[in-house]
Amino acid sequence: MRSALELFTEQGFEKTTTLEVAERAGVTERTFYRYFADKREVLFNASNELQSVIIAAIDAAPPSTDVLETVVTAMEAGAAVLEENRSYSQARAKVIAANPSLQERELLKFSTMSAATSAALRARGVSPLAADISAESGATIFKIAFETWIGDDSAGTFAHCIRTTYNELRALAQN
Amino acid sequence: MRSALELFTEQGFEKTTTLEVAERAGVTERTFYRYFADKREVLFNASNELQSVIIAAIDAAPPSTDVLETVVTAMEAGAAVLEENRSYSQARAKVIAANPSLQERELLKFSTMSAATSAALRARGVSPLAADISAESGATIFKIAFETWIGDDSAGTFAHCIRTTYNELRALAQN
DNA sequence: GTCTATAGTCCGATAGAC
DNA sequence: GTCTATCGGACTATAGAC
Repeated sequence: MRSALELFTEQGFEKTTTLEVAERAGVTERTFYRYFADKREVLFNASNELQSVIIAAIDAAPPSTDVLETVVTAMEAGAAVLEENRSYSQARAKVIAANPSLQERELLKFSTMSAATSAALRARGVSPLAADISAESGATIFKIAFETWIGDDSAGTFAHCIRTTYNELRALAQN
Repeated sequence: MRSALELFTEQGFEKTTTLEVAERAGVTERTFYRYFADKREVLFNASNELQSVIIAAIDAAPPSTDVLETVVTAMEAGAAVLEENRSYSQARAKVIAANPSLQERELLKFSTMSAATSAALRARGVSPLAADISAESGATIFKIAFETWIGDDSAGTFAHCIRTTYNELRALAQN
């Protein structure tokens, strides 16, 4: 994973072959594919942990009628996973921003996370429609807050960006 | 495009080669790639038209302080593009649902649509953050409403599904 | 239209850990 | 002795270069 991020940063994603990544890591190309389903997946290992943390936070949340608040609190718990490695997140985000196929994969990860969030909400008795909307809105907040946190040095902590984004969504829906 | 949808439906996306698609359409494989950047893109030709309609609707909307309402009205205009071809949309959705790489592409199209929507809102004086959140929420509403419209025979028109989803989002944010 | 690089799969072989 | 990790090589389809 480190070899891949380095090479993608140096040469770009498309100009780097899986063979190069494997060789820098001291294994064969075949071994690379043992660990990662495809070339892109090597950049998305943290996504699974992120999702686990968010789902665990929803499962552990006290009962509440405010579904959106429950989801946003879980997103803040997820944010804590990334909070300590801002420079790594920045480097990774830069590589992804430069390549559409990596953006596709990132969007799929968010979509998977959203589906899992919706399922966790339904397990708490939330209606399917409300669960889907809340989960998607949570993913949206996470995504936009992430971009703000990464792109703006004076934006404060990731958790703070999430609150700001959430408040803005509330305000927009109050009209 | 018709050849592709037929073959993907009959045999599945991965088990169909671009050569087969090209031959059924009476052209060479090389010609297929003249029209479509990659194998998946043949299923997303309508996306560009959809986006044009939505952006035009935002540009043409009367000035309003209710940004979300402006966006949702534009989504309804977009829905009209698909409204008349429900069975085609259903067949296409079924193929996409069966293949993760097609889901990735669909998510990228929604993301592109969202970025264009945000830009159109900013051109109307909406703040960058409010524009991003409203645009993403609009895409979310469109996506969820589409799934309801396609999956539930008794859900009514696509436009109606959009209103229902929108009202639910409003209600969730009122807490 | 031709040619080619690379991603990704399949089959099987080998070696070390417990 | 089984399980797991690595490796080797052949193969196909996508997609880009020219």
